[in-house]
Amino acid sequence: MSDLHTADTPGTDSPDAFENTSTRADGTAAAAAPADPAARVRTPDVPEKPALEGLEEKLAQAWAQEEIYRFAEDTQRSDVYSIDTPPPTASGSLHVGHVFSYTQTDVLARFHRMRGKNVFYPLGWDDNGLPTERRVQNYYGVRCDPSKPYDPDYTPPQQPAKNQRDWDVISRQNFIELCEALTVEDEKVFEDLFTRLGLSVDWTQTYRTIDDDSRTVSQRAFLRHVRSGDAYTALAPTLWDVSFRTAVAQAELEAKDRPGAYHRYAFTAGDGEQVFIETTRPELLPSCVALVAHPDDERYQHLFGTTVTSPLFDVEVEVRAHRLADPEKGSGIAMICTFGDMTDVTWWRELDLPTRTLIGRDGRFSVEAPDWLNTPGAQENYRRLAGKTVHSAKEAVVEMLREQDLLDGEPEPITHAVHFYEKGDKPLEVVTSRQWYIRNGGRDAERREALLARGRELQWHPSFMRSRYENWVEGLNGDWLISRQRFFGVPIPVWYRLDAQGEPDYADPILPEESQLPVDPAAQPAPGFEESQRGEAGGFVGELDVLDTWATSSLTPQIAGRWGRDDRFFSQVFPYDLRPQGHDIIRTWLFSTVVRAHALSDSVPWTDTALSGWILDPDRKKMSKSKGNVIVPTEPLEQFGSDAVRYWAASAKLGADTAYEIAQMKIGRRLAIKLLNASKFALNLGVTEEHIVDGPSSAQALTEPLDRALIAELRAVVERATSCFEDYDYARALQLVESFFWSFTDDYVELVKDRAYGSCGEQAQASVRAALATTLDAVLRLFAPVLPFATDEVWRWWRSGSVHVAAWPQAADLDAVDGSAQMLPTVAEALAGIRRAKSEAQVKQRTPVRSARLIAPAAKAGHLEAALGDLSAATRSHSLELVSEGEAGQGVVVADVELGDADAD
RNA sequence: GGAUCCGUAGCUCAGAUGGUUAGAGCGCUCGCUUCACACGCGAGAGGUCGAUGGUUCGAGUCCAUUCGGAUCCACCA
Repeated sequence: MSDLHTADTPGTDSPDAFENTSTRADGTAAAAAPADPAARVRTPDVPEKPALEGLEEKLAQAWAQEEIYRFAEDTQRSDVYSIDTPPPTASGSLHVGHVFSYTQTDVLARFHRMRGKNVFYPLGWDDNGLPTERRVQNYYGVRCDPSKPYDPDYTPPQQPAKNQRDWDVISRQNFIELCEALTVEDEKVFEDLFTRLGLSVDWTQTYRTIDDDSRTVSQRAFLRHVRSGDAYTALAPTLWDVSFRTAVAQAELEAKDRPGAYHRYAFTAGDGEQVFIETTRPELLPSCVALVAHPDDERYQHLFGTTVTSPLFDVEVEVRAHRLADPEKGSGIAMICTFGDMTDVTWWRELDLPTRTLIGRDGRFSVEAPDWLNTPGAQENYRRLAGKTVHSAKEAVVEMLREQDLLDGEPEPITHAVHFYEKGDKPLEVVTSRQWYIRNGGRDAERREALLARGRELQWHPSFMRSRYENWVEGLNGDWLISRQRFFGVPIPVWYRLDAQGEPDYADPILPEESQLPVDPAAQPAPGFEESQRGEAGGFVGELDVLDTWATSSLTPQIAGRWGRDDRFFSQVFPYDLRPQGHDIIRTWLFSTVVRAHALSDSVPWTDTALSGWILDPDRKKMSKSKGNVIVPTEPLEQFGSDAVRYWAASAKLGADTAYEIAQMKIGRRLAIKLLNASKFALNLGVTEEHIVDGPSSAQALTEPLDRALIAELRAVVERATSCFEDYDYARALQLVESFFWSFTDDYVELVKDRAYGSCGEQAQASVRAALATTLDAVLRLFAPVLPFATDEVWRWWRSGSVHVAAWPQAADLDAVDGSAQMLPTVAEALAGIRRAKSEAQVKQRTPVRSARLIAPAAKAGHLEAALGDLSAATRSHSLELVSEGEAGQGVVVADVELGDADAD
């Protein structure tokens, strides 16, 4: 292309790209177009020996300096693409799973950025919660006591004391300060990894779930829920972990199969009838409040409404009917205890039964014998349980039953599901306690329906993941329990008045003003009170519980979006465009975020959600720390390079659990290297950006049919890859571009080499240059989201700015090129045929062909004829005879190949 | 028990609205130091698409049943 068009400025300077870069926060457009286009053309600067090594460091630095990932705050919602990124737990360990899923998000972020969106891509840290709590305790040798006063001058010990009893006991505020200090170091390690991986995160937008802003957002949201009635406190039976001594939410349950045994023993009816029940928890016998059977169960009709007496403890209990009783289980009649499990709670509530709780928060039976045991024998039997753990009490009860010959047969061993806290190792108990809840539809059909509707409002990628959300919402059996009896976390911002007797008034908590946040009720007096009134009758007490970590991380859209702090900013990013996350936390993170946005903003928090799969080890098992099969991500990054690892991650579809596979990284590495080498080749042929075809007049340079055919194929690839990306199918987009690229290097480049060197004159050479420039330009952009390092490296050899702020290619730019996308594949068929002949003859590929016949159906023969010159040159054929023969759809047959002397030329 | 996904060459995976001889990469075999690339290049041999039955002129691609694998939810009587 000899002339240069002032109207059709090529490539990166298309209006989209220019707008894109000109809106950067700092106002310095990375790729601004000077007024005189001729002055802009630069000679490519191609290294002698291109390599991937060192690109990560070099380019990551350049990107940071050029601030190309900076969110432009002066913007409007329609220009923004906002991502609610998962904040990693920095005190946790690095995992290839991080690399995998964060790359998938980054690929999407980069695509949207190139499409001209102002991408809001923050990355925060989840340093709130139990993992950090434990790490800080052990690292410094400190323990938190929320009732201790804050000491502004506190410094932690140099070395943690050997004996835990000698650890410093510090206030919650002091503890939080230590957490903040330590997590900063952990976060640096993650940030380094993510930077090296090439995540296009805007690091100026970061947040931490324990920082003041996050605590403020979390408390503000909580207060608004309280005021609107979406949050409330209640004294109720709750799932309780006896080791951590905290209540836990349904979302944190894990059912594990454990061995147990059915113990069969009888209650006695008035007429002396023995009513046998079977239970895996005989120790709960003294807590029994009723027996229950199904209303239709004929065996027990005569007992409904009567009372029976328990063995050992002589308690008279009613026999009741309830639909949840399963005639198939055990003897079909069950003892209801307060509380053995959540079904007991349902029965207790719906049948309005008394409460006879014996198991305390420490998981032990009450030391005092309860007053409902009113025979001397019952009292004496209870003494053998008093103060015992659940496990020992069970043994004691069974022993007593045996002693008194009350056990019917031997216990029958079974395996059954038992509820555990996901981080705990003892079965959960049900304990009555005062807790805070957020309404989540668990006990309200209308809200449940509304939240299901929110789920349908969201676009799920892949779509089938929605059913997990629906399964979860439909299975909720109570509101979301958000209070935790832990120390480290966001304090629940309430105080309670103490009446004249010193009893707290839970019905009417004292709430702070939002302007006072964040507050710590354990350290600060309630508004309107003096600190000296804490704990005094007529004074106040501060809530000591903290919010569950999900109650804060469910607000990441609000935290990152400066909700309540900068309303204009918030309205520019919320509702977000995308929530990427793992499918294993749909019931926790995804659902809870929907619950909060629904209550706070009457909105979905995002329009789309992308669920990443898990990483499996090469044996197809889930990689997890407990299995000890975790791979540290820095290894593959160093060994294969970031682009290679990203290629592996981007080859997996959303939602697909994927094996950790080195082979795939090697392929990615090969592709990146090939990109460098092919680019070097093209640019050393005199290709510059002025050769890029992007409209009717520049298209005139494409005089050769094969060159136009390549561009026609490229046009189709751009079109298809774009629509794949729009559908979040980056993996398929990558595959399309990749296979086009390989046919480009393996076939097209080989076919046109001679012509490119000028063997057919200037016009034919200019035509190749136009095709090469246009293809290289587009391919670099198409690969840029997945291979940010190699593509930007090449981009900087011959273009200005960064490929990452260039515009995504548009098929429309190539509309003016009249070519057939079928031509190159046909010519490649003939090329392969001739190569095969040489291969079979076991000669060098550059061996000349004296003569050969190409037999093809008419349409293909036409394509071959148009490219016969290139085909002859590439195969060193002196005489190729073209025969038009056969039915449409048939392949190209290469026949009668006469090879020449290998060393003839 | 409810729900979802998956089952295609030795391996890892593609195969949109059903349509001509089922694709890729790796691995394997053979050949080639071809002036972008030996971290390379060329060629080749490997599947009838878990099974059965249906719908259809035609099914890997839709329906039913079934077997196998995985996951989510429920499940402590």
